[in-house]
Amino acid sequence: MSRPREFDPELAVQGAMDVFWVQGFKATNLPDLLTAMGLTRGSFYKAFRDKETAYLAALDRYDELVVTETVTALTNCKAGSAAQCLSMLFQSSGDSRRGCFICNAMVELGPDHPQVAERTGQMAGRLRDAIRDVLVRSGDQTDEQVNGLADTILHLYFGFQAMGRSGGGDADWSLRLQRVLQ
Amino acid sequence: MSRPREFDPELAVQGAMDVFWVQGFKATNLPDLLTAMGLTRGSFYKAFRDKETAYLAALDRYDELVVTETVTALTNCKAGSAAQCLSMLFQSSGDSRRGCFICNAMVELGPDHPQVAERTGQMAGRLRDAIRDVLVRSGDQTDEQVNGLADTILHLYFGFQAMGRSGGGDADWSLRLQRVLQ
DNA sequence: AGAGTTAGGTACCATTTGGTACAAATCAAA
DNA sequence: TTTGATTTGTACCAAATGGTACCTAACTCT
Repeated sequence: MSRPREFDPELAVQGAMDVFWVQGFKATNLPDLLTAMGLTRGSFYKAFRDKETAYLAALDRYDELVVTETVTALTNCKAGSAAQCLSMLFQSSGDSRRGCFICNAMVELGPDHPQVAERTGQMAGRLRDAIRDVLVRSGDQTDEQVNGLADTILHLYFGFQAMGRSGGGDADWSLRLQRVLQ
Repeated sequence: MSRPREFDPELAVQGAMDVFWVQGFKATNLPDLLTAMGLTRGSFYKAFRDKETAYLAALDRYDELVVTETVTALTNCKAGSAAQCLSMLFQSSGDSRRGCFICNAMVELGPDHPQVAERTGQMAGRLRDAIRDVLVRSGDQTDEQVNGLADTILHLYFGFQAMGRSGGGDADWSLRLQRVLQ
C-alpha cells in the first residue's frame, strides 16, 4: 500500500523523552531533538505535528515508563518499614542531574501551558496514590493522617528532585522519612 | 565628566528579576527583558555584558531582596510554635505561579551553569540556616535532629514551590509541619 | 564655550530558530 | 510493471534571536 516506517515510534518518543528530560523544552532545539529521536526533519514532521506535540508525547511516555515503574516498585516493596520503601524515591541515581521530568516540566512550562500542567498533575497524583498505599499498608498511620502525609512526602520528593538538578548533596533519607512518619 | 545614568540600576535589575523569575532565562527574550528593565538596547549592553550577566544580577538581587526578607521574617517570628513560623514559607502568595526564583533557576539552569548552581546553593543555604534557627529557638528538637529537620523542611519548601508553578492546591501547612516536627 | 567622556537610542547584522516544500525512495496491490 | 500511497531526506524560508556599530545627547571640567 505505502512505504512503511523505518523507525520505531516508541523508541523515537523515548529519545525525545531523554533530551527533553535533561535539557527542557526551550533549550532543546530541533537538531538536538532529531538526533535524539533518530529522525530527519521530514519524518519528524510527518509523525509529529511540531516540537510541542513531541514534548507532550515525551511526557506521556515518561508516565508510561518511569512513573509506572516507580509506582509498581512502591506497590511491590517488601521492605520492613514504610520509610524504607519510600526512601527509594530519594536515591540519587547515577545521573541525578536529570532530576524528575515531572518536576522539570512543572517548573518550566506549568504556568503557561495547561496541557503540560494537566499531565504533570496527573502523574503527580499517581505518585501520591502509590505513596499513600505504602503508608496504608504499613498500618502505622490513621486514615486521616495518611492523605496529608502522602502529599507531604510527594512535596519532599519534588523538592529533592529540584535540588538535585543543581547538584544537591545526598542524605540518609530512610532515617529522615522515619522521623517524618513519626 | 560624562553623561549621567538616567535609570536606577537597582530598579532595572529588579525588573530583570521579575521577568526572569516568572518566565525563566531562555523564555525571556531581549525585548521582554528590556521592557521589564525599562532600558533600551544601548543602555542595557553598556551596563550589563549580556543577557546572562543580567540574569546573574537578577539572582543576586533576589538574594538581597526576597531571601533576606524571608530570613529576617523567620528570625523575627513571634508565633507560638516553630510550625506556625515555618508555615509562612508555604503561604501561596497572590501570584504563586511565579514560584520561587531559586527553585526555578536550579531546575532550568542548575545542571549546566555552575555560576547559577553556586548562587542557588548559597541562597538555599541561607534559607536552611534560618529554618534551623527557628527550630533551635523552639527548643523542641535535639541539636542532632535540628540539622536534618531543617534540610527536610527546605526540601518541602522547594517541592511546594515547584508544584505551585503548575497550580498545585494549597493545604494547611501549619498542621502538616506540626506533624513533621513531631 | 569647548573638549572630553559616558549614556541613550536605533539601525543593522549574522546566526539560529521552528517549520515547509518537494523530489526521491520504498513498499503493496493490480 | 505500473499505479497509488506514504515515508524519507534535504533544500529552503521567514521570523526571531542575541549582540554590535555608531551617531546623538547630556553632563563636567578647564
